[in-house]
Amino acid sequence: MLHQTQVSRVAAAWPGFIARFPDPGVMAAAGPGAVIAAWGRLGYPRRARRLWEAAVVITARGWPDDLTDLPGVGRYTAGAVSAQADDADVVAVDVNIRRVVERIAGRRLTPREAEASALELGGPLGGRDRLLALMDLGSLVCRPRDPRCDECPLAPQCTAHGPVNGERRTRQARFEGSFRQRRGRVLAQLRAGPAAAGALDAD
DNA sequence: CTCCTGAAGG
DNA sequence: CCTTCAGGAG
Repeated sequence: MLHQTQVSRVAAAWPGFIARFPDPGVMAAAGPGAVIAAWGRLGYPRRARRLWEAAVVITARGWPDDLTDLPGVGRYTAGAVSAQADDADVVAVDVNIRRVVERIAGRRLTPREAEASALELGGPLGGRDRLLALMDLGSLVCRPRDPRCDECPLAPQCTAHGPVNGERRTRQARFEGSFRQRRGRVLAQLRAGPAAAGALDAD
């Protein structure tokens, strides 16, 4: 749920969702439609589909040693789970941490470079504490716009003190008249219950 | 590299 | 109007 979705929105949706699907077995048995419906308006409904697929795999074969074997789970998610659940000494580089390490370096970094830098910059912290400290630093201090460099503990070693050349510029395509808008209507209809396809055109 | 979602805040 | 959001897959 946290993939490209703000924490506050996930936090609001989480209780109801986890109550509906308390474990992988329940989710696997519920079927993809039920999971997508319960996903609500969190966006990227593909994630709901993959979550159900992962539940099916876990129910059938148990948890894999490598979490990235599960659909929808990449290096980031596997690392975040390991660091927080098991306090493993790894860093999962999210958009916030990426921004921090690139500004300190003064240039864009490869994913591996960013990871190595984050591990080092975590200082005396490790595991869960280091991951969360770096995330919060990026989110609250090393912000995309108007960074608070005067409050940053890493300012002395920072190169850019602001956006680096080539820093992320996500421009969102127009929503009105888009396929995305149309799909949103379809999903809203399906969440509401079975409906004739023709009813969708009425909107 | 591109695509994928919806909502909140600037 | 614009940007941003604890990414993953093709």
